[in-house]
Amino acid sequence: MDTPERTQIGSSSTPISKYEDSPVFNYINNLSPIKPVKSIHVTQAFSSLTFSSLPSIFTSPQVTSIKESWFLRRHQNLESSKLKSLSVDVETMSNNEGTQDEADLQEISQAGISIASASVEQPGERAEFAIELSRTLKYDCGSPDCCTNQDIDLQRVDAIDQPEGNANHGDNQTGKGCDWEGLVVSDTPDLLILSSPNDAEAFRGIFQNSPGLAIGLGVSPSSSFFQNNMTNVQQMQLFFQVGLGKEPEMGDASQNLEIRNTQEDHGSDDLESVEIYSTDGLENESAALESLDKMKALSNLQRGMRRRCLDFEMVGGHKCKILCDSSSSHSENKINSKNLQLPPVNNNRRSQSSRCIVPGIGLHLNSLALAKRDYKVIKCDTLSSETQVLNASDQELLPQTMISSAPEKEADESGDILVEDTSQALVLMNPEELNPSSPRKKRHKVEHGVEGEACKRCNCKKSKCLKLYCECFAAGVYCTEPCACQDCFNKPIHEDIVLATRKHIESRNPLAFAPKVIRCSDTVDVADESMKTPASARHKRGCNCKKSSCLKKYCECYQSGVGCSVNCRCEGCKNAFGTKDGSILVGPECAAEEEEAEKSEKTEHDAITLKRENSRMEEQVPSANLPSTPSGLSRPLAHLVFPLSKVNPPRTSFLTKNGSSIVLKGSQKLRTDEFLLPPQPKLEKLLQPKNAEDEMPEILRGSSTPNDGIKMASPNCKRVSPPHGELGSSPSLRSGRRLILQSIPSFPSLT
DNA sequence: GAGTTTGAAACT
DNA sequence: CAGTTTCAAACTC
Repeated sequence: MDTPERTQIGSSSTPISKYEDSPVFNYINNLSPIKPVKSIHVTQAFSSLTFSSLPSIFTSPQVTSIKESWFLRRHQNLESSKLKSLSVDVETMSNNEGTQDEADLQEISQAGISIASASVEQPGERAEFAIELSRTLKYDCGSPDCCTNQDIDLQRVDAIDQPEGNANHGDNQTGKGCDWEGLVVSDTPDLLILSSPNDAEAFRGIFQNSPGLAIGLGVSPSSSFFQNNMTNVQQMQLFFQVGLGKEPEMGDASQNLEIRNTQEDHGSDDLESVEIYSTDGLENESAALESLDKMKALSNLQRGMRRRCLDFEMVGGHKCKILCDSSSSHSENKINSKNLQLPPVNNNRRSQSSRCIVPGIGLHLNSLALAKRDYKVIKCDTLSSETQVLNASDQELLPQTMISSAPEKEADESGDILVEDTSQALVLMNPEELNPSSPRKKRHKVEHGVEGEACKRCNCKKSKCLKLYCECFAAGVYCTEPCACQDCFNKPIHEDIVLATRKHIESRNPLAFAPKVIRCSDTVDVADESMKTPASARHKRGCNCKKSSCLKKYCECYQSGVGCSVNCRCEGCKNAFGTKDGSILVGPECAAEEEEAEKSEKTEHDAITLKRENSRMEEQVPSANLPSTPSGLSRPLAHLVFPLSKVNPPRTSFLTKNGSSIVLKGSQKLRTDEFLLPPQPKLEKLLQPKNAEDEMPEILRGSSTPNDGIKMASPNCKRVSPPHGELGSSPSLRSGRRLILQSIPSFPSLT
């Protein structure tokens, strides 16, 4: 009764009655999918501009609703022992994720009621919940992250829900132990469902709720620390490692701390959740920790861990989310705080009108970069053990991932399977990356960044990262750790300066921060010279190359994966993507393209077949535009991902998420994979079997331009078919391709 | 990793 | 608008 936990609760819960009438309850009762979006303001630190991005990502009704429903159901389960029905519901949900928006909404609407009832039913719980809510509100409940927090809170509530609510440790242990087991079992699906951008949350919740896990994992006893600092990604990594039987590395702890601090500054949701727990764990350290530890026996822990791993895997299936979606969520957790993205100046308007449409580029980019990093790490860990799997399943990997991302059957399965998925997903990455030391990798990294442009890293020394010389600045993102810039002002701390500078630059050139590459819309005259080049996209201003023959990345056109156009003043243009004089591809490429076309037709059949599978995804990505770039599959994906983003270059688009989409999840792997692949100059690598694949990234980038999305109807659409020589290419790539192909057909053409 | 090359960005 | 300078990425060794 006097357990620390209880005490804590009591102290904090003092105002319970108060909460009943408090706005919080009103809030709860009024919970609606929209609200989370509303709350977006959470990102106080982020400039309004940046803000726009968040909403799109986090506020997706699906995620929120799902989470809400999850909570409710779970809650009920505990109370009414309806686990089965719940699990069923969950499964259904997972299966219908794509199409469930409506259902979710309904659920959400109900969620408020459920929550309220729950609180009423269990005073103790209510108090806790109220506290949690208050906290959440405090930080900004409305934000998507808030939702995440709620999820966590819910978990906690569940824990508290135990018969005594606050009872003795012993009782709690027993009760919770059982509960946890049940929860774990039943939760798996939930977690899967939750795999929303904040998937990691689920894990976090685990960690938080079960410090024992951390301990068991060999994490320092200060589980609280671990929990607090553990970023989603890291957590994920941890799980992966665990699944692999490896010990988690906490080397990033310092970094995490840093992040945490930053987050505090920005009031990131993640931080919030962390804070909440930290409060419990740190402040009440001994009591809370002990109670928690007791609550979870090792057996339970292991089980839970395994479950989590599985869940994680499921998430991993969604892992894409982590990478892409996460751009908004978990990775952001890490990155966001640290790297506030510069808000594209133009974003403000869009942000609200269409969250999905124009997410904050910068933010996404940074997050993406982080995600990528993390991703790599994971990959390294898993690869060793999982590489084999890749080959075997590579082809099917994507489909599985996509399709199954939701299904929990797998979740039930052993963590092994999940691990495999994870590894597979990871495997998709470029092999070179495995080798951190290889110079090539280094370069790739940068290039990826390209893909990352999200991963942009600058090395500015004199520009203070306040000029377009700085890639980060030009991309509308804040410089991040990886940057080697000196005297950098492109940081959240100097937001004012950055914004002012941006405005100044824009005053001179309103399009300075606009995407450099724009897709030639169908609306445009095909006859237009710019259209002559193979790639439908064009560099806005064109290049001015004189010595590189537009065959090196010095050339912005080439770098963007687009052909030179009339706008170019280049000399001796030999741009592999198309010369300004109209000649399209250089020899090898032409052949490749033709092959691609052939295969595309061939693959279309497959695509149709797979279409069903993808249908779900499609539904979820209604707004996604199918890109129709000649370049290949990759483009389409890119389009889908960021069709709307217009402010930033392709990279940004990658980051952009239309919202949630499970579809994205499925494709995410692919995308990720491609992203990871270093862009390579076609000419240089045409002969290589992977050539096409390698191109993909570049193409994507180029095509990814905001405008691209619009172009669905272009003749090139047919080309969407899978890349030609792909078959010979690495399996992982292949898989990626397939995925693309599948997805392509499914998406409705915009035009 | 240092130095060179290159072309965009910025300046005049 | 053209010419020049500055700058940082891309590239080479």
